[in-house]
Amino acid sequence: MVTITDIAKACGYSRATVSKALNGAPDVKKETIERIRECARELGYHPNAAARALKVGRSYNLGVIFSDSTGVGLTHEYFSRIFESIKAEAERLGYDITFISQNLGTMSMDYLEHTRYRSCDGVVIASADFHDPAIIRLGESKIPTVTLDYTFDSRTAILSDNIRGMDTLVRYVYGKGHRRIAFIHGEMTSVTQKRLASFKKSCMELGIRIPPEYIREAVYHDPRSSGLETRALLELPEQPTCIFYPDDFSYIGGMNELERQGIQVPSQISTVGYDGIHLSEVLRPRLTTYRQNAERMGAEAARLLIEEIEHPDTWLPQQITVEGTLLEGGTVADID
Amino acid sequence: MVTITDIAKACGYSRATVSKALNGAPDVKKETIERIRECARELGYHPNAAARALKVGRSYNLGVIFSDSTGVGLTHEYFSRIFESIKAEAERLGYDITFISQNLGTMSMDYLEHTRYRSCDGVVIASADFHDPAIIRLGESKIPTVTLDYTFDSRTAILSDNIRGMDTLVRYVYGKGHRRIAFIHGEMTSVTQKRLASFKKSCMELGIRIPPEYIREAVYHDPRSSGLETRALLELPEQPTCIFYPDDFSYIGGMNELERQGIQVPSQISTVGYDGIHLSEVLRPRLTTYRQNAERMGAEAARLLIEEIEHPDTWLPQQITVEGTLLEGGTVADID
DNA sequence: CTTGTTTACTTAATCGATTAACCTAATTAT
DNA sequence: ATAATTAGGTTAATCGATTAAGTAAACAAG
Repeated sequence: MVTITDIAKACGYSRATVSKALNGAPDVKKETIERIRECARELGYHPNAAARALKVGRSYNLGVIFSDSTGVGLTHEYFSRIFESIKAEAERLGYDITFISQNLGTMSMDYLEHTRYRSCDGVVIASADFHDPAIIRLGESKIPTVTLDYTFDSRTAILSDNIRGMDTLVRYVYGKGHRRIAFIHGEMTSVTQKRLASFKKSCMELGIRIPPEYIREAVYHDPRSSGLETRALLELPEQPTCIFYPDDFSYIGGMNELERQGIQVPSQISTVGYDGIHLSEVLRPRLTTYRQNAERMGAEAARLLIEEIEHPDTWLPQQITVEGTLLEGGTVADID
Repeated sequence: MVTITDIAKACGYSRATVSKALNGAPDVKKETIERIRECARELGYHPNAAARALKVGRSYNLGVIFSDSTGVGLTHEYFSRIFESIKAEAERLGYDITFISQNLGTMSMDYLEHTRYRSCDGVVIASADFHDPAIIRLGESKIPTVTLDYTFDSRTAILSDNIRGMDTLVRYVYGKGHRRIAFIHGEMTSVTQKRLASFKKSCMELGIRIPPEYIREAVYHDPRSSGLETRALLELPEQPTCIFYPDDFSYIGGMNELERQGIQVPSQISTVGYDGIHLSEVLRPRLTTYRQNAERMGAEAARLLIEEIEHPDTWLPQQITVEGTLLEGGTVADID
């Protein structure tokens, strides 16, 4: 490895001067800076992140936490899209990404300890159990953190606009003439609560009454579970004309159940999903859904985290809500 | 942060002894080791990875490269599954994961430089352009590397068994009575070549002739492209009875095209995919496909890489072929 | 009783980069 | 002309952990 000492020898300056030149210190002559940098380039010098981290405490390394009990992790398209954009933005700004977990090999360390172990400058908590004491401890620590879809007091958070997303969908199907709208939601997380509340509120504002049996709980991302709930809805004396699914993948389960019963989408029943995964656009008919702007969420998370890291003095916690867009597919029919 | 010096002060030994005790050196009394470790535990000590990396050159950090020109990266389920399993196995063995890219912020560095910059102990090249000089340079460097689905000379590689996978599928549909089998493949990579050659060889062994117009090139993971090729196949004077798709996602495009033309799967035409993504199992009918064992591939990659890192003297390059399994869905009909 | 060998530590150098403190020569101010 | 300042460096300490080399005490062997 080419070190700063090699450069010092090669161009006849002291290591201190070389270091300062490379960092553009004001007390090194401009020509000297040029000469030293040229020399560094020729030798193929690159700083050693470990040495720098040790000395200055800055590693230019961000931790990310994607931990979910089910272990699916990044195989969810929503999360992999978020991750890709965190990574892209971080790299653009000169930061690497390390995954933070609990328990590395035989040593047991919690998230905060792991973060310190790797001298991460900050952490994006993209998916986690926010009641886990280890997550709370991290959120309350001095280490800069940004959370996604959850807000810690006085910390930066990036939120997907579930309220408006659901409202948009409700008004869209209302506009198409639907009044009997069923809502299959996922497990009761804070995100689910927002979506459900927004659904109910929008319906109320539009003056439509949703009977309680139209509101059903399924499991996110589980087509079997949404298939069962779909069947239950179809068995009701008064069937809904439109079914909301917890997410696009869950729609597949509903779609299968409808197909099995010989029910056509959208001519006989309308459906909408949530997320806007790639699949939703290649199905025929295309699924009408709300596309969360995962790319923007990830990029904002990285950007704000790095801002907090680099300007701790002028930094203020922010809660940013990122809007998505309605993807108008062909699964919602006009009814009169 | 609790350092080794804090422990030394707290329990009255020198820093050297503390370090040796924590690493279980033979020249420290057993009771001393116990006392020091107890003290470390009480103070909540965790080593500083940067300091250790600087001194011993080992970072307990693995680099991974998932770079594809299209930028989809981990949103491919195959790759995200591989990544998840690399990560899980690495963590089990005490290693963290860092993504290696080119161009961090304003500094431009190639893969090898980036790897050195982060003092990664080794690198898994999971997806990359293997003709890229920067990738070749890394593969030829002294740094331990493991590649997936590509073999560098005298290096460890984990290969998905494309030959057997394709052979299994061909024999399966042959067993169902199919003789007119069309093959839509993806862009011509080394993986595609293996699959195509295996397809042709198995057909030949079974004594079936595949007319050249049955073999068509599409774009991996692009339902539009596979839809077009499906249409072209349907326009042939003699239609195939079964269509092979480059991957499960591409099948969606074919499925849509078939549906639009009012052709039922599998009663009128049979189909098979490749990959075994989650989606293939929740579609009705379930897609018959070959599931690549991405979990095992990722875990083996991590395991062998760490073996090379930890036992460089006894290490030998290995090429491991990981078999997948036939997922028998309902898209291939018996014909007589 | 002297010398050699173990045992169980400690001292000090080191990894690569940064930076406070210091130095010298040149320039400016008085 | 002398003092004060500035420009442009250098020296040396430091971050935390490791480890070769050194040391003192305990013990064994001749």
